Amino acid sequence: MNQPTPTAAPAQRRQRADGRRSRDAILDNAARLATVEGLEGLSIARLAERTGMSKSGLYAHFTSKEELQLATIERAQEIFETEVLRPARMKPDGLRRLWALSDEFLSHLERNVFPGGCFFAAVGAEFDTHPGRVKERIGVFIEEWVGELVAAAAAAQRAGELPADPDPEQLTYEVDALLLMAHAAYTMYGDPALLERARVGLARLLGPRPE
Amino acid sequence: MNQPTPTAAPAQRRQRADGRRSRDAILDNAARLATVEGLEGLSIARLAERTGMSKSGLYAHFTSKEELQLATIERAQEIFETEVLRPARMKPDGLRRLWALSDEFLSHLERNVFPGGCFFAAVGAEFDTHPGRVKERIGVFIEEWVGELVAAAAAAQRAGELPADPDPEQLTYEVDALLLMAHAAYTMYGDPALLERARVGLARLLGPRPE
DNA sequence: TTGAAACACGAACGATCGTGCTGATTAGGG
DNA sequence: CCCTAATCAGCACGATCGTTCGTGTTTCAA
Repeated sequence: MNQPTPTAAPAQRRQRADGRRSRDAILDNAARLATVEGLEGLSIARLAERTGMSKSGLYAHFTSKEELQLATIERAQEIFETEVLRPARMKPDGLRRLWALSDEFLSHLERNVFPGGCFFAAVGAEFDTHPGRVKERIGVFIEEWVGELVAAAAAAQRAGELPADPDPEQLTYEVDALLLMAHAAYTMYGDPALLERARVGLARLLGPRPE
Repeated sequence: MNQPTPTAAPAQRRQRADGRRSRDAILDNAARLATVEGLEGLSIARLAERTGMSKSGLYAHFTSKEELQLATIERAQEIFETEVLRPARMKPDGLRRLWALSDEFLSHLERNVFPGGCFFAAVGAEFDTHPGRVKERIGVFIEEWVGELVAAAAAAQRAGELPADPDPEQLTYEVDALLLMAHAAYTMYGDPALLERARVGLARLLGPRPE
């Protein structure tokens, strides 16, 4: 982050290159494994075995399991950003952006970016009844995601690409419902036709894809 | 498995009244607790403590934890039948039935019949990545639920209460998406306005409530 | 090149998990 | 009323959980 002054503020432990690589490998595995085993069901021993480390060696990178869970969420957020948000943001704001966000989301399900579908849907369902820092972080990310959808919907309405009738929050709720359903159905049954149903529903909500 | 009977089929162990009462109490607690802790996270010791029994005393009612989980699902199904399906089935088939199923479902969320929202959405999200008998049973129940929605939608179309355009499966997918979203959002944030959004979406799909 | 610090390991801890066994208590059919 | 068996508690097991500690090994800055 910052190594400000040689003299003042020794601050956080200076990191070694191999240490960062290990930590990255741990969190990559953790983010993917958490969509299968859950963030709580993910055990240190199993994660260590999968990463090819000892249990204590892995654990030394974190001060507690909760810190590991929070770091895993952060890593999952980066993956989601790369696989879904960044590509969608290349489309111009408005209806095109809204369609792109939806399509990229469905695509990342179809490409099995996470083996257990949408990371935040999976761990959100796990922690919705477990108040604490983990649930809070998940809730914040979901609000950001919804905020991005709402912004695109509002822009689309301002541009006259969508009727003003269902307000952006309501429209986004319905779009997000289809995306959540796609995650749940596809993860449970594995049939890509269940993703196509979401696309059909989106077309009924937003009209046909622009371009 | 069973003793070959001098007379005829003594069959399964004859049950005592207090035994049945205990088993019922266990499963009542288990069904509700499972929506909070998960079917796997639900531990025998915690369930025993909550029911006021010893761990081994409770465990004697089941041959394994998986059997306990299956019995818990069965009990949850009965609760769902009582709280959602039975009332909705009093409405005549067609659009009224479809609306009633949706409304009763949302009502059972709002009344917190299960503390963790919809039982089958909760445990379905937990077991979608865990193949086995438990996931299978959950999948079967969901198919039955969807089947009931589809049947009502098809009847509504035959009666001319709904346009034929989105076929019953597609329409049901979109209805179910709103109900799933209501569960997820309400369980995560606890705001009843999030249930109302689902009702608004349903009205856009099905038209205003009949009657 | 050397020395301090980051890194990774093995071993062990207390707690909790699911699961058995044994024996006392008690309900309920003959 | 009695006797069988259903019920349930106590105790203990091996496994696994998150977590800590001490000890070598490796990196990298001075």
